[in-house]
Amino acid sequence: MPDHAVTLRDVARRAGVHPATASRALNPETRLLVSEGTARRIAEAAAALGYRPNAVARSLRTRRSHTIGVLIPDLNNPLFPPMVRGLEDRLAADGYVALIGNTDGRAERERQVFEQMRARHVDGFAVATAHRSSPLLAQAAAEGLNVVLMNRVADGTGFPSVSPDNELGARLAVGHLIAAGHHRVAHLAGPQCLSTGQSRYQGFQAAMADAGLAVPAGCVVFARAFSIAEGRRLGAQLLAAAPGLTAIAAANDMLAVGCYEALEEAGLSCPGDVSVVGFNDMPFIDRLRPPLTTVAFPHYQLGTEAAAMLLARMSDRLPGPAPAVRLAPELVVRGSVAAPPRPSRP
Amino acid sequence: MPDHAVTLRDVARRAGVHPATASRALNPETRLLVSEGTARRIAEAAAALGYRPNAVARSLRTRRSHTIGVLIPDLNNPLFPPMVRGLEDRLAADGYVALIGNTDGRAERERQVFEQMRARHVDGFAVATAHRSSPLLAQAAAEGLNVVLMNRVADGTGFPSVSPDNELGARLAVGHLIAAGHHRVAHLAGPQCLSTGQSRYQGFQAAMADAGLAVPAGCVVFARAFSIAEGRRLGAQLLAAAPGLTAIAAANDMLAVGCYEALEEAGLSCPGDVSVVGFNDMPFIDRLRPPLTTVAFPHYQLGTEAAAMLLARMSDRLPGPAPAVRLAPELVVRGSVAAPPRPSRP
DNA sequence: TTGTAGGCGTTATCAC
DNA sequence: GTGATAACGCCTACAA
Repeated sequence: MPDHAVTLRDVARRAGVHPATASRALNPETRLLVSEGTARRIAEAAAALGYRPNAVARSLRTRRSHTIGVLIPDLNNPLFPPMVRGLEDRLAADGYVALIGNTDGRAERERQVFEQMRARHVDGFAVATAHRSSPLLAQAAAEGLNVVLMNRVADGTGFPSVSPDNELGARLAVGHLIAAGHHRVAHLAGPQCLSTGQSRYQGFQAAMADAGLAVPAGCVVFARAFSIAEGRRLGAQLLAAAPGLTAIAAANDMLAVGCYEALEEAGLSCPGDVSVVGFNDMPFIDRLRPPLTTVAFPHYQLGTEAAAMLLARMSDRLPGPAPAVRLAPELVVRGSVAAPPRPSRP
Repeated sequence: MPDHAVTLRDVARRAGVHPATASRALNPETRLLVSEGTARRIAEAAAALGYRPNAVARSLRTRRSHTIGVLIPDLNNPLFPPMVRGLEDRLAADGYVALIGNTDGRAERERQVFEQMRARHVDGFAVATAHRSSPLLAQAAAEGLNVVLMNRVADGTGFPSVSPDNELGARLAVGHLIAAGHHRVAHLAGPQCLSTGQSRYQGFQAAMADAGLAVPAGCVVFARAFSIAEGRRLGAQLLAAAPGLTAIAAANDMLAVGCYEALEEAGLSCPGDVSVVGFNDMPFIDRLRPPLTTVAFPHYQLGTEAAAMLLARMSDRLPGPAPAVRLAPELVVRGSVAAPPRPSRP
């Protein structure tokens, strides 16, 4: 890779000025410090030589890399591409770029990726892999790093966050099931070490309690991960252990897709035999059979908001307590919910 | 963001040695140059102080950023996440990280992102946005940049590439339609300015010719982009302009999904009335209604191969002509192809 | 085996 | 308004 090799010194020489002056003229922040005429001469020289500022040298001097580390579980989960694009688009508007790190939900990978990013001197982090209790984030907080939490929140780190209102979303979903006539509703819960898993579980319980419905033993199972495989495994378990069950509220769309598989395997139809709702409204979920009824929130916007918050935090200092932005969830009714097969008895 | 502030000088001081020696001891490449004992002392000092090498300073000095620029059309297209992960995983093994840039298929965005990446002194590029004729890539070639092409290839740039065998893949897909009894097969072609669009079109023509089948006017339409919207628009156009058509070979899965929409809108069923095949076997396409019969190739592996090639090119120099790796396509038979509704007449 | 010195390209802080 | 100078943290001839 041939280095373009034309440096500020070359530009300065051609324009007959000192490198420092060239630097001032070419830097938007300081352009005002140099006279109109020389500034133009310098700009012309730069253009003629094809000058390209060396971002690395600038970073070394200014101690800002204009780089953000992004931690996500897995880019292959359709939930994340829109979030990441929102983040990147907003960051790009301020001249920042994102370094994406996939952790696959493994703490050791997360630490590794995090260290790698610190070594590269990222100016801040956008973290979508937070566990409710996270030593890594605690350390980051102690060291005063710039962090914004996306989608998930963590206890007591004091970091700003952007996430959907998970409890409300879950209430919406479960309420919809109940309104359709379901009494025996199961919950395929997410990992309780994740705020999303916990809040949605709370939303489920609250909705059931509000309706005066019991939650029999065996009607709540906890996934070890938000994955299709876990959804399938626990969906099957639910079907086996909770007879009479007519609806499943899955803690996210991946788990719901797993339920689809379990239902099909058991020879049951959705929504004919069992209704299913999900959470996230991830891309393409509307094209499954049946189209999944789920809870939506604006993924792209979650990314842009997170980026904006991080940027604000890094520049303005944005003092005061860290904001915890909650995006409004919205129930999207599609084809995976119907009335229970037979009217259930009171 | 508090700079960790512990530098090589600090480590050296604590170990009672000169910074240069500390540098040598801590750098895997040169560790052998320093005696066992001092090396250990230095390592201990580094650990005790929590030393973290400054990648920026190192980059400035060594003129290698250990960073790769990745150009893709859009992360939201499910084809790309696995490719990007393959790329990142392979790059990470060699200590490189990827900077992802989305171009949305716009040349001006592509140039902008490209320049942005050059300013950050990336060591190489992995490009999945290539047009068959690309001034940008021509320039990159002229300047001797390190580039590897992914998925798409470009004419006469001399860059190495990894892509599926598109012509063969298209032949497989169209052959499958013909074997199912279809005579009037339409092609929803991709943009001919992209190698994927062109090669798949050629594969379609070859398969039809081999079977001695005519391709009536109106039975081939060209999309302006590989998008669902274009698939829908042109799918509808095909249905209107080519009566008697019983099958559509779409140039990729996104276009095929658009066809599904057009079919549904026209009150036609797939595969009952019209069969459809796609190309790419992108994630989740097996869960649509009906599950799409399509052409698969290993997306993740495409990413790892591209990364490996780029890495080799950047280090070993890997002389000789640029390799053009073609990944074997494989027909995946699912539910979107059936025999034509009525036996067509010869 | 270890120390010395200089510089990667830029910007911040002084002078003038 | 512009020039001089030093330093950001690291690496690498070269010297010892």
